[in-house]
Amino acid sequence: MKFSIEKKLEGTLARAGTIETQNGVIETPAFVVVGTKATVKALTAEQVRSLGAQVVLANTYHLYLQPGTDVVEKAGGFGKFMDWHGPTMTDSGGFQAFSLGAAFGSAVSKVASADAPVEDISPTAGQLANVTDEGVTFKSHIDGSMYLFTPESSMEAQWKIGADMIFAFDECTSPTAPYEYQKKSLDRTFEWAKRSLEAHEKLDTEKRQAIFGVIQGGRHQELREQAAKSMGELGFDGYGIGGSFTKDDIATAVSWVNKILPEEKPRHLLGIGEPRDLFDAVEAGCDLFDCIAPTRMGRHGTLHTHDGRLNIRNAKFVEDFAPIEKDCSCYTCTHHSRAYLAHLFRADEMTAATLASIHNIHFILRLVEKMRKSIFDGNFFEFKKEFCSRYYKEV
RNA sequence: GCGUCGGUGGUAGAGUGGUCAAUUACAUCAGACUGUAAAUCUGACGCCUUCGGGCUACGGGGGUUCAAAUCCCUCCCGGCGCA
Repeated sequence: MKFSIEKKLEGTLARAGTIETQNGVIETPAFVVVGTKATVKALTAEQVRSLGAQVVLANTYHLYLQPGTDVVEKAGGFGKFMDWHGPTMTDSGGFQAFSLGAAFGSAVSKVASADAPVEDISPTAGQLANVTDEGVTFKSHIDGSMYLFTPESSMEAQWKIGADMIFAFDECTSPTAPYEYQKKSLDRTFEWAKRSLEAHEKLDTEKRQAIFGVIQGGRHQELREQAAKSMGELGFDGYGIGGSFTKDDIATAVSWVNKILPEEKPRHLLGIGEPRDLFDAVEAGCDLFDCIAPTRMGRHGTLHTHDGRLNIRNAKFVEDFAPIEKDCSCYTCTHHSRAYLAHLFRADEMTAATLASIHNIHFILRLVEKMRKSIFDGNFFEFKKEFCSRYYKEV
């Protein structure tokens, strides 16, 4: 993997560049489409290609459970398995330490509101993941069987899954976890980072896979900066910036980190995909983003337009024969009406998920492409202001 | 015509004297979703309300009872059986 910065935006941390992988080039900033189980939900690989996606991210935990990493390896890696021939990434399973652990069965998401109370993080009954210094024990959400994920086993699994870029094993903490826990977890994630690097170097003697270390530290400046410094010195090929955040200060937390991380390495903001967050993160120096939001929200009937989100299931769209968005060039908008989408959603037809995912992914991919262009053109802030004032109805 | 079973909120369908404005599901209306436990989840769903409550409701009418969707009478409507 080779990262090149082609243009920086004066007075900010923003930059535009390229990442060359053995499976193709990614023009950054870029939005990474999520294909957790070696499929972008509701879409064929051909549709993902048609959308102009540059890179797909799958998940180690999910592929480990199903169909198993041996199958994926025999298939020639997850890209080949799913017929995606471009650049690929895998997440390490570290996020599942959170989503199946502290977050399981609760209303807490990795992006919390600013007034979310700090909570006790002791394990609750029923949660499927528990973190120790050794690794994370998972109880499969599919059949209840038990697994221990360690930095070493995550690296082995990611090696077999075969993506171009992989992540070190980390713990994604809850935004509501107390400072003491964030600190303790950060130390552990640092130890896991070293173990991940070591394990990966043994497996990948020809340096075929790039490995990204993950910066944690919650919403605490001291921890974020410490993580950026210590991880930055470990010599990863790139860096991931992980949750957890407060809704209002994603950009702040990211800029703490990116001021310190080595400039010449790509930075991937993990799991962020709201338009405003993307603008803020690009401005704060991130190069890659992945997010399930466009696909999940699409499946649930929430669609992006330049005038904000709309819920296509709302009664007002039943006889609205205009496209989701007038000037949108996506397949859905050039072929179908809001009324048709509303009908498909109400009728529980699978095609609803497909058409909605196509539109939302198209929207986000084009948005990030325009951000990239605006960095080259030097009008990033004008573009940001114009977009946000319309999308968020700002004055 | 006789007999019999049944008529409950948008729909299906519980409830068979008080804890019933009425279980539940679906439909409807709205909301949430940020490294996918998610084609998921949450809330609302008779009318009014100063949120304490008030009012009208279980085919229509009448009655019994302190109290009726629930019991009785009668009428209307539907299924089935017999003529």
